Amino acid sequence: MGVLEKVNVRGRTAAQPVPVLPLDQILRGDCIAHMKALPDKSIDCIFADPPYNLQLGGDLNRPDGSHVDAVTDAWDKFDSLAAYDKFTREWLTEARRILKDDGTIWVIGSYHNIFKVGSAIQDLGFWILNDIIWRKANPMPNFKGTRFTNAHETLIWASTGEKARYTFNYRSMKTLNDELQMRSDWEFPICGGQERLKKDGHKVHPTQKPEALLYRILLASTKKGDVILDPFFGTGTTGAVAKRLGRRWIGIDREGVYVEAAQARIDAALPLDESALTTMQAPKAAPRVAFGQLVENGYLAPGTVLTDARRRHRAVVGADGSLKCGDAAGSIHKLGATLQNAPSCNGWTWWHYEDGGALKPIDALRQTYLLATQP
Amino acid sequence: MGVLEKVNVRGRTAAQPVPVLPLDQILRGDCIAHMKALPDKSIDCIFADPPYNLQLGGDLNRPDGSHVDAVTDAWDKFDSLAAYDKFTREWLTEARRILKDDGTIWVIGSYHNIFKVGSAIQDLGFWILNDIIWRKANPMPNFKGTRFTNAHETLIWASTGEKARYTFNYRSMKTLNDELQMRSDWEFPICGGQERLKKDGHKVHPTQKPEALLYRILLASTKKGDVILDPFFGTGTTGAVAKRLGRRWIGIDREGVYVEAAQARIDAALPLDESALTTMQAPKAAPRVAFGQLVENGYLAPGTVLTDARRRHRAVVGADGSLKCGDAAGSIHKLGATLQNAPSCNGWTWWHYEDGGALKPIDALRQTYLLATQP
DNA sequence: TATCACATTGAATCAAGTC
DNA sequence: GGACTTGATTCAATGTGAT
Repeated sequence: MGVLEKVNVRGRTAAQPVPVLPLDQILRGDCIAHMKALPDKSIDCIFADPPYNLQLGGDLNRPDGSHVDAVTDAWDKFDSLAAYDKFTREWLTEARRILKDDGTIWVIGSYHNIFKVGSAIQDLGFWILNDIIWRKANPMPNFKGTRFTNAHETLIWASTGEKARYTFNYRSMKTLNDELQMRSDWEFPICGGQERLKKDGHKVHPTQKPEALLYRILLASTKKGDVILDPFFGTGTTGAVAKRLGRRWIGIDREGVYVEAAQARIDAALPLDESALTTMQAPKAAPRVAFGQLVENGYLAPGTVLTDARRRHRAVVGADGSLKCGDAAGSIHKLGATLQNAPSCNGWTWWHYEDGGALKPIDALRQTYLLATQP
Repeated sequence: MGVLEKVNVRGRTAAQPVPVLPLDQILRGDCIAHMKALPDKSIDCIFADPPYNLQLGGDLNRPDGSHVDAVTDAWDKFDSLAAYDKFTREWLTEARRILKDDGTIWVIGSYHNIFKVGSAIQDLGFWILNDIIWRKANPMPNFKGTRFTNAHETLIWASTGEKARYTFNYRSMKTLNDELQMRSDWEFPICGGQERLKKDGHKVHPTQKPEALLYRILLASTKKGDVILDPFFGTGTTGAVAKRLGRRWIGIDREGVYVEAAQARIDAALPLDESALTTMQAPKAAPRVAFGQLVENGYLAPGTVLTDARRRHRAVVGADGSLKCGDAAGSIHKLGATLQNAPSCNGWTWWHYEDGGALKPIDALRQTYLLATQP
């Protein structure tokens, strides 16, 4: 802990001092002030769980008379909606400045604040990628029966701009969801049991987030070694999960009691081993193979006939890796698109070859070639 | 149809002409202009499905090359985010004026517009009661694999002010939900089948809402005989459901083709008997558990070794819920099938973990997880 | 008639690299 | 910067037609 590391920051000359990031540390104090001290474009991902501006009236009691330990802390009081709006725009402005061009930001909130947050995010030029719903498996009921049970919270995920690149580990998310695309609604239990930090029998923080939520967020939108900033660190869920997943982190919080609890928690967290950190990679991470290479290397002889899966189209492999079908000719992709009259076509999966009476996609040959040639 | 009726409007003296409401009628034209002609505090409930300001880029094709029929209508085009914001505040201002003091408003949207809508609702003095998530049972996938599947829309439900009274039929909602409090996340399929209005084989409106959604909304927040206004009437789902539930309605839309379709639809709708009120429940979501959820929630740590029942194969759990065994990797089902050289495999029963010297199928962990999280 | 195979479709801010 | 090339990518429900 406490090791300072240098990072390369685009746009600074060698003559200027290179700013250092306080990696894997908790900074105690005002989040805006601490963010102002961080260099431009130095952070890969921000996760923020800002005060919700709950504006609860009096005390809340359950039907049996017991008291509900609601969010009444001083840090959640704002004089007005306008003051909350101003605070939101200030910290989001700093967040945008310190994010790398290809970084993303996550903010979680409820209906009390999320519309102000989302509106500010759009006004500041962020580009919303998704809004995500955390469906609580076990929400607190609405004791008075006056509204619908408030059973979810909303997250906004945004890049730094419309054209900005960003990290999305599509394959990992699909694997995590049993080979179905991960949807925008996620179900997790609220944080409780052993995971919930307690002191003298009372919860340390009123809104501690479940580690499972941060786990999915970081696995989806960051890479190993990325730097994640949490400006409202609380009990340090972000830091604990980042450490487990081999990511770097920076936390900011004003409250000493949270900082202490978070530090102890993170010190006790164990990183996963390397083998477990390996996740499913997108095929594009594998080296590119040109169709012609298969021909050159004898995996497919010139003159071989390829067809689509239903044998409605036939084409002949040329010596240069081109395909010919009547008057039409071109690459595996181009000819496939032409024959289907489609704007585009992935020739690897569309074209098939005969193998012992069965049709197999030529992509199978590419896999064989890759296995044979990669170390 | 077309009958004008008098209503009592608070705050007007007997000497002034009592304004009349165009009950059970569709008004064709600009919604703001038509709302301006309605009297103050005369409407019990507003349901609004405004343009979402989608800002779509070019064409989108499915992996099979077919084309996605997107929302390209002129009514969804705005020059800028600021222009959309201005439009939103204008119609919401009129909405607040014509709502009775104890009335409520519902607005539906997606992440493209809902934050602007919610922010304006709060600024105009409405008081948000709930935000509701419509979880789509069958959303359109994200074809390019670039983001999470956009599988929900958001509704905001608000009263006219912090201290305002409002109608919430708690008992009806609890009954509708098998004697459990109705939560803030609702699951319905998107509108299709017989319900979807078509003309010459094409959908009449690109974004027709399911009747089940309006049914729950009106049953929850209005009383029999209440007047419901829909300023973006479209194909008239609000009117059709209001008629069935014995409510009065007013619709506004600019497009003649929608007005005609809506009128015919509502003419054909039959009011329900009282006894039929509970027939439209959405089927309960079957609890599906992905293997990755067990990893995320700490039921199985990444790095754990799994084997088949006879310990002939060993695999390591990855952080994303994948399994790795030598060079082969994939989901529990895929890897199981690969190792057995079988077309498919139920990974839940094939893979086992060590528990006190005994091998147990990972399906046992799934059962434990379900017991812990399902009510 | 029932079943199966196949086609169609839905509010979507839906690519990345080279020349 | 624009044109061009390469190539990666889908889930659930409904409807239709063949067996």
